[in-house]
Amino acid sequence: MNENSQLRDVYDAVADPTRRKLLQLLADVEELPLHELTVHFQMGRTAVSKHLAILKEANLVIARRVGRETRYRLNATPLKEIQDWVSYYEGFWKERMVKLNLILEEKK
Amino acid sequence: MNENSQLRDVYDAVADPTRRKLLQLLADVEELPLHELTVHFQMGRTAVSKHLAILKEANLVIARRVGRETRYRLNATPLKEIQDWVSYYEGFWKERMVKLNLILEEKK
DNA sequence: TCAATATGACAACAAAAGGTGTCTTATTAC
DNA sequence: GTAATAAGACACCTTTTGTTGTCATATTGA
Repeated sequence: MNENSQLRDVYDAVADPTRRKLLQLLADVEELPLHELTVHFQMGRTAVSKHLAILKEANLVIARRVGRETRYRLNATPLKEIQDWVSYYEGFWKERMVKLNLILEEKK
Repeated sequence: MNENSQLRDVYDAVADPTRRKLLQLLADVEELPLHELTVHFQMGRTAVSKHLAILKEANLVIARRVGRETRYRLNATPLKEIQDWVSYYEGFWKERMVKLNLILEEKK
């Protein structure tokens, strides 16, 4: 299994607010062990660990064992897929705003 | 309830491949009734209808009753939230590619 | 060596998601 | 008016999620 293979859909991994918060925390601090990440949530360690496992399956985090702790770091690369996908729809909402502006112009 | 209120998280609505395909179909054709959308899937009408209900809760589609059919159209606007979110991480994967290129350069 | 710490591996469970099928109602075509 | 069509409303079922709790294991500090 190479680095690019994803066991889990990126969209799915990112759908949960807890997991998005985890990515945010790792974006801020570069590398953090499980117990330090857990502090930022109300849920227990096991739950956070499972969320991290899902992020790992989607290749969004990289886990590295250091002594008795497992340190997690962000790997943002798979998010590019989401950006590419959402960019396709960019035209649609911009088009909508243009139409809205035209209506507002006519009201004057 | 105004147009901007979302009963459902956009990330969640978009996590399912069936729902992403629905958005794609509606991007192509502007307006489609349930039974025509159903044709493109293996699952039954009820299942597709449920997915559309979820998209509606996230404000990603607008439903409009015309005679005996309900026509759905795309509303891409809520996707902007995802684009804003993912753009924050753009720097991270680009940075990663720069590092990778440096390593490849050194190998020469 | 021994206690404290960090985590993995499970088992268990409630709630939500994804799907099916059936029945009913509204609309249209003939 | 009657048959066919489109869809909503439910009931029901299976699988996946999200969470907790417990037990076992590896690592570290004193």
